[in-house]
Formats: sequence, C-alpha cells, structure tokens
Amino acid sequence: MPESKITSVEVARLAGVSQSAVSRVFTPGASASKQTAEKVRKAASELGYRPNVLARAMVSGKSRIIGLLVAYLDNQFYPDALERLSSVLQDQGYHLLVFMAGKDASNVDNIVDEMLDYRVEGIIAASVSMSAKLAERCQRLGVPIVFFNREQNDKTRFSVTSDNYAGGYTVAEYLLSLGHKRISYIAGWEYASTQFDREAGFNAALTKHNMQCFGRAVGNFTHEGAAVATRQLVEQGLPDAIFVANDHMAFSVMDTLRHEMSLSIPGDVSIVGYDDVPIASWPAYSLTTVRQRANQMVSKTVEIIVAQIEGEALEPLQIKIDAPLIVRNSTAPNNQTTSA
Amino acid sequence: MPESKITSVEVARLAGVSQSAVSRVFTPGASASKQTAEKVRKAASELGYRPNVLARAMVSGKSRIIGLLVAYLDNQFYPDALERLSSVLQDQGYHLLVFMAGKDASNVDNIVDEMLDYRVEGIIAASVSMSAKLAERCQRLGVPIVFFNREQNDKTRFSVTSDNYAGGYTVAEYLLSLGHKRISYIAGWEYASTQFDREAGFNAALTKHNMQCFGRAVGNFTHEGAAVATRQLVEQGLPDAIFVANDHMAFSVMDTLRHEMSLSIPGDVSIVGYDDVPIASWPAYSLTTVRQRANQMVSKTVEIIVAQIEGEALEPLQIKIDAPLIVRNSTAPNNQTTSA
DNA sequence: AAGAACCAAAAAAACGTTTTATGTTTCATG
DNA sequence: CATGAAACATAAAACGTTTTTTTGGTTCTT
Repeated sequence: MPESKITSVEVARLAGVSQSAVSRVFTPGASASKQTAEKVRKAASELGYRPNVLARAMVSGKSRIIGLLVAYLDNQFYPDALERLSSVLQDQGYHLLVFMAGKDASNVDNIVDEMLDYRVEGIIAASVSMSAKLAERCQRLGVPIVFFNREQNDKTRFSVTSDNYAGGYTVAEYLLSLGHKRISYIAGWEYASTQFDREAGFNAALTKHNMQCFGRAVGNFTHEGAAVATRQLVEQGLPDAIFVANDHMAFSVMDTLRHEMSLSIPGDVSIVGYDDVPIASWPAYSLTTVRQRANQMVSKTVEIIVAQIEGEALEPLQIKIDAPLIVRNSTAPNNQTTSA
Repeated sequence: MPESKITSVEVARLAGVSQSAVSRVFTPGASASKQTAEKVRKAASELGYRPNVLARAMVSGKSRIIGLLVAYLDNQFYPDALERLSSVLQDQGYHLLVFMAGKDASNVDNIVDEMLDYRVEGIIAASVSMSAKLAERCQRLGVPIVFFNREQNDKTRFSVTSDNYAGGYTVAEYLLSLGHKRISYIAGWEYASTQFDREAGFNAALTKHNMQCFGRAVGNFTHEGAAVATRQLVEQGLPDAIFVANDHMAFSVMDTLRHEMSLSIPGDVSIVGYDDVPIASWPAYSLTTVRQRANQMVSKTVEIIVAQIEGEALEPLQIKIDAPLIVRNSTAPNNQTTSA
C-alpha cells in the first residue's frame, strides 16, 4: 500500500540501513552487498518507493530529459518521426520535453532558453533552424544539439537528414527518363535546407541534360500555399510534370489539379513528392515520391545525441540517409506530342 | 558573455546582495525593493543567469511538467491536438513530457510510474485508458489526471471528449433523412469509449426509427484494419451507407471501395466519418463527418488540469463538447430502387 | 601479532533553488 | 521621542537525491 510521498530516508529507516545504502542499491553503477540490497528492495517495494528523478538530476546533473523543438506537426512526417523518436528514447531511459516553435522562428532563442532552464541533456531541433550564436551557446553549456531534417549552414553542427540533393537529382533524372520536357517545381519554405538541397539536386540533374526548370512557384510547405502555387504554375503554362518539395504539398497539388482544373494524373501531369509519408501510398494519391527513411533518421539522431550525452567526443557530422525513389502511379511516360 | 553554469550565488555575489534576494527577484510572488531588483537583474543578465527549474521544483514541489500519455500519432487528430495542447500549456508556463504507450495497454502501469518519477504535476491521457487502481493512486499522490478523447467507466475521473453519443445519433438520423435503408457500421477498437459511445448513439437513432444496423465489422481504428473490415462488410451485402467510427479509417474505407471495388462515393455508397481531421476536407475525400472541436477540447483539458494543479477542488466531470455534423460530398440521397 | 589493505556501510557534503525564521531599517503615528 | 508596524534583507533550513569522505570491521601479509 503505497503512501503519498516516500523518500529514501523512510526506506532506509524501515530497512534498518543508511539512506546512502538505499541510493546505492538504486543506482546501477554502485555496489552493495547482497544482504542490504535484499533488505532495501523489500522495504522499498513495501512502501512503494521510487527515486525522485528531479532530485537525482540536481546532484548528478543528469535529468534524462531531451528537449524536442518542433515547428509544426501537420506534415505527417513529423508526428511519425516523433512517435518513433519518443519510443526509442524511452527504451534508453530518456524522455522528450516538447516545445513548439510556432511558425515564426523569431522566438527560437527564448524557447531554447526555456529548454535550458529544465536542464535538458540534449536538444533535437526538428525542422527548425537556429542562429549560430545560439547553437554555440548550447554547445558551450555542454548541451548537444542535433538538427533533425534540417541542416545548418554552419558545418560545425550535427544534423541528420535524408540525402536531399541526391533525392532531388534522382527525381529529375527519373522524370527525364519518362520523356518529360516541361518539368516544373513547387518549392517549400525558401529558407529551409531541405527545400534548398532538393531543388539544387533537381536543377543539377536538369542542367546536366541541358534542360532547365520549366516553371517555379513557392508553396512554403503548407497545404494552402501549395494550392496557390499550383494555380500560379499552371497559369504560366501547363507542365508535363511537377516535382513538389514534399508530400504534404504534393497532395494539395494533386487535389487542385484534379478537382479544380479537371486534369488527370498522371495522364496530363506527372507528380513527384518527397518524404513518402503513409498517405502517399493510399490509393487516392498513390504518389511517386522519395522515401525519407524515418526509422534510420531517428536511430541515427538518437545514437548521436546519446553518445554525446554520455561523453563521447564526436566530430560534427552531417548525416545524410540514402533516399530511394518510390515509383507509384502519379507518374507516367510523357505521351504528348512534344514541343508542338 | 554567459559562462557555463551560473547559479544564484554568483549573481548574488556580483550584485552584492544575498542569494535569497536573487531568488525573490526571480519568483513572481515575492517582494523585493526596486533597488535590489535592479541590481540583481543587471548582474543576472550580465552573467546570463537563469534559474534552474529542477532545483526550484525540488523545494517548491512545482516541476511545471505535465505528462502526456499517448498511444499513437498516426490518426491526424492526435498530432493536431498535441500541437495545440503543447502551445496552450507553453503559454501558461507548463511543458509536456511525452510518453508513448504503444499499442498494447499492458505496460501503462509502468509508464505512469515513470511519469511520477519525474514528479509531473498532472497527467493527460490521450486515447489511453487506465485501471481504476492506477488512477486512484495518482489521485492520492495529488497528481490530477484528465482523460482526453477517452472516457473512463469510473465516473469519478475527469475526461474531455466530444459528445460521441450525440454525434453517432446525429449521423444515423442524417443518413436516414437521406433515405438510406441499409446502413452499416465499421467499428473502432472495441474497448474504446469513443467507439462504444458513437455506436450506441448511432444504434439508438436507428432503433428509434424502427431500423437496425445492416452490417457491422471491426476496423480497430487502424488504416489496414478498416480495409479488411470493408471487405468483410461488402461480402455480407453492399450497404447504402457506412458510418465509420473515425476519419482515419473512413479514408481507408473510401479508398478500398473506390479503387479496389470500383464503387462510387457517394453514388453507390455514402460514407460518414468522425473527427473532421484536416484531410477530411481535402477534395480527394471531401468526407462528411462529425467535427470534434479540437480547440475546445484542448482548452477544456488545460483549464481543468491547471485548475487542479493550482489547488482548486473540482468535482469530477465528464466534459462532452458539442460535435456538429459537417456535410460534404461523401454522402448523397439514396437513389437506388429500395428493397428490390 | 601488528600493520597494511581492503571492503561495506554510514556520515556528511553537495546540488541550486525556495521558504522560513530572524534581523534590521524605515517610517508614520501617537 | 518612543513605539509599533511595515518593508525589506539575510542567514539558515529544507527538498531528495548522488557522491565523497569517514569509519570500522575483516582478512591478508609478513
């Protein structure tokens, strides 16, 4: 019958040992004789004792809390990643304290301060950037940061992304191989490295084949923005194919083309996305896309951050997870009489 | 230039005051003269001092941490709610520590223990149930629990849900008003109160009109499960209309009917969902559904939990937020020659 | 048999705050 | 001018642990 607030002192009293003996029994590293361990464990379970993590954190400096900074969760990729992240960390005895950055990055500094107030042992910044000064400050305080799905210009940081450049490159080559000539691009938020790298790879491949992007509009990674961008793009002239900077926008693009403009996909226009969120495989969209291997990205992120927390001195690293093209039914060979 | 680990003692030294003076300047309630406050603030900002939340939590008993227990995030309703929840709490100076319960509820007890180890000030259990004993234990420890989107049998707890019974009732009446005769139901996870109440309300309305449910299959709230359930249901005979226990499954049902069975929605079958997640309004689905007002549900949840944390003694309450039917294009009047 | 060497346990220090008890100063009031 | 009440500041206790230091009892060596 567990009472309200049981401390190690009371367990010690019941077990007839010192308070520090209780502590040692409950700390993995420490040593205690079999006898005392037995007595302590018995008393503890009798009283329903559980160590106070906060008190432990105070003196040991280990809060077992990792701060997660995230801007939004409406792109399905993030809840999915969050779920895995949380599970994996949980298995290692860490937990995520969640901080929403909101759409504007203006207050990231304040939020990071709040995180540090909780003495988080590490920070995972998902789809959020950070001033070099701020990142430097965390580093100095011994709080490792890993950027998840966002790379910093500053190459002295850790980041885990898919290979966005290669992904974009592959998409362009694939669309060219289908015989498409007028290939357009719908961009995400201009200041995101994911956006930038995907487009750079995409353009590099086009250039290599002596082509250039047929049209371009900005969707800012939002559903509504993508619809607007689609209209702009089509006004400039109908493309054969559109590469959309992520799946979340691609769905909006497909809906707009199909239901607003009565165009057929892939008959009139081929569409390629990026992420391979679960919805992409749903028959309603069956979206050809580039897979971000969420599992691997999460594992790597956790591996890096835990290693740093446990004192390993790693060299700053920009991990890029291989990102394969998943071909579905939103793309088809170009069957139009090309160039008039 | 902020140094590594600044404590109130060092600020006190620089400001030429006692350490407790520093504390009082940084605790909202406490009083301090303008002069000292000024000196302290200056010294603090010079050193980059920020109070250690964990240390504060130790002595004051206020961790400003709220535990969020959640089973899964693939139903878009939850990330959406989580985002709002986190933002609202953040504004009030609380933060969410996330715990994934996983699919099996077997280990909920352990997870709640872990939460308590962190001295969370309250627990929000989203789409997760809890043994009466466990809930009782938290109560006794002074840690309030609010069940979000899940009601406990035990009416001595707090819960916030939409009015699932009324919602289900409305759906049945609406489908009947469209002239449908063969109305089937795809259930969620059988042990969820949301599932139970929606179906109960639905059946009550059918009964009232001297009808009964034409067919029933269980989808367990999963995408794949819903596809299987759809096949089972259709094998039993094609319904005029299907009420699906949530949107997440309804999308799968629609996809299966349309792309696997080449049926038209709403031409051959009308579909109604529950939740009104953002995807429901996308043209690809344009799903008629019952709206759960996530904003209101979140506000109420936060209101209740914060009030209890701050010491108000509320009566246990089962809040049911009004849940309006949102009619879109997945439903239409029955145009079939009825009953042969 | 005496000292070293070890070991388990206990005692005490530390972590960085808030809170309580105790002083001190100021200031108005009789 | 003395007095009591505010108002503020300080010192010290407390929070519940881990970690370091001290203690005391064995066992081993020589």
